[in-house]
Amino acid sequence: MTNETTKAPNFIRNQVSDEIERGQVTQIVTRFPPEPNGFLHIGHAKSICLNFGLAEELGGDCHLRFDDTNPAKEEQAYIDAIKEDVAWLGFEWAGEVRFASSYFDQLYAWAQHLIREGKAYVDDLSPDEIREYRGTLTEPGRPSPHRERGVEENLELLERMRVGEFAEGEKVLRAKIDMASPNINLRDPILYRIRHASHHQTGDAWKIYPSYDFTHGQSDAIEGVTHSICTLEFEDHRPLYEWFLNNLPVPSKPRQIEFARLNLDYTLTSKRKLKLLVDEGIVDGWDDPRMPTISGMRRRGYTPASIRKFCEMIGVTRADGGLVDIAMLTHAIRSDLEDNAPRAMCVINPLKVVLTNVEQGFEEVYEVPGHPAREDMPVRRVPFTRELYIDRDDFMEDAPKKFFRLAPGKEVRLRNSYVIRCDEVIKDDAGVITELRCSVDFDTLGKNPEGRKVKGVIHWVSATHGVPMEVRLYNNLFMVEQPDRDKDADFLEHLNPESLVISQAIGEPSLADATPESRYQFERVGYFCADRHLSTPEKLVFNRTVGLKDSWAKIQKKG
RNA sequence: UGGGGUAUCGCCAAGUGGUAAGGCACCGGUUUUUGGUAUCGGCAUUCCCAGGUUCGAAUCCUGGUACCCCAGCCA
Repeated sequence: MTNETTKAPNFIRNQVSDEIERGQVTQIVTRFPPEPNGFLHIGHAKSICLNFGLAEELGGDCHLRFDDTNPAKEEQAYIDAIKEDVAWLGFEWAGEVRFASSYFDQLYAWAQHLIREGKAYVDDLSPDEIREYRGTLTEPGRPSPHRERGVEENLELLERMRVGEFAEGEKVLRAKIDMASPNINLRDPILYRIRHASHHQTGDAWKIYPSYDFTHGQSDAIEGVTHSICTLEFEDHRPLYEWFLNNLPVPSKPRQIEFARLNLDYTLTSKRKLKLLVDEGIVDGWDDPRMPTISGMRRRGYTPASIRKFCEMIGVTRADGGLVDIAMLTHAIRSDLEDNAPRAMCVINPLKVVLTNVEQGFEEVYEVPGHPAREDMPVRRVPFTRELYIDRDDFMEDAPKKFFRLAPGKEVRLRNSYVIRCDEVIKDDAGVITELRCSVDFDTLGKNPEGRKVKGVIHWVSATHGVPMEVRLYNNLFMVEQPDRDKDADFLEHLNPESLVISQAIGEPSLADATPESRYQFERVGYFCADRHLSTPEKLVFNRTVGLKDSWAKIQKKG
């Protein structure tokens, strides 16, 4: 690994290591608590890196715990995908995978405890009534008429809820806290709701399911979590989190710390909206290479190291409302692949070149370094023949002065090979260029031509030995910086019609060996990754992870 | 206009009373058989605004302003 990521300090790291220094904690325990209702995305990666990273550095444990309290939205398939993503990122959870659902018995006992203490009650109000009674941001709520029910009655009703005697929505269990609290979360929050649904872990054992608030902190306490790190939107829940810990005989007292979630340019990080893209078939599944999901990025060609580096770069703060430049992400992957990806030549949009002064059947093979700076990478064999392909972008009929590539009458260096001159341009009836006739200067192999400078270097592939392949050129899924800006479905209007452009390319012979998920730099073009599902020796499929920086494009844009 | 938060370069972000780190992006030089990489240099007299305290303030005080989150039987 040549990409060493240095750990930057942040307020959480500082705070936790201070606590360790002062001896307030000896061994920290953190946790990453996803709900299995979708795939993990780049925003989750930030949390994963923080939680697992902290435990790793400070000699503690990090648990992987599924926050699976809502069977209606959750699936085993998501559990499997999430486990795979976390492991792929390079993190190891302590012990077995955990489930909040495995604490359902304990949680139920604690609910009964609250009832006995007069701190919880079964409410018969309908969902609409509950909302009405809750008040608004500026007006206090009113107590439910069922708030003062007796302990025995509450206990019995809760039990009957549990075994399924009531319909969904008929009753809930609520904590008795403060209907007039300015913090709405404290206005008698719901602890249990009735759901006649079978659960991916507990089957049909329960007809009631605990709410997030009633589950999360206690699960942390059961697991001995010391630092429960979550995003800012849970800040208002902290008083409630602590209320449960203070009113229940829990085995430990975790502390909740919040940080700002990630917002990335041109990217959606709403699970709901990502799911919509999948369900509507707008993308090809959760791991479509255009998705900001971990598995999508993996398929696109991002490395675990690049994602971890990105998370280090962006830092961890409580400052919200920011928007991280996607260039940070592309920089992270480029710098990893610059060091670690072997090189190859691949022509994305082939244009035939016939070298008129090369004999029919002539062939020579160059041994070329696999990487300009990595001698440990195997050399590759690149055959040169009379007929080649170059990229159409590397030829211009009316080339401006600064165009250092091929043009009529002009010379260019074929990378790793000779300098050639374009003598003739052949077009079809429609005026489309179909072929270039060029001549080779045989005195330029491995040395500069006499008496003139040839500035341009272009990549090429032998027409007789090149391997055909499909290349998928990915661009941003959205055309605007903040597709998420407006509420709801509008974000579909910002989809980029060119988020995927498929090209039939021709690569150098060494590419024929590409195994799924192997990454290359196609010289002068970008970084590519053999698709882990679709690429086979018979039909190679490469995904463009990210293009190389392109200063020529910049010059062109300036005019 | 209830409550909880946040404001430091175009973006991310250090800094916690002693005179504004770093990264990304951008601009320019050098090297280069990748217009890539590498390398060198430039890029906040100023920290949301206005007052105040202090020898000294991004850091303390006062008053504003802007933005984010909360009224799911979602997490």
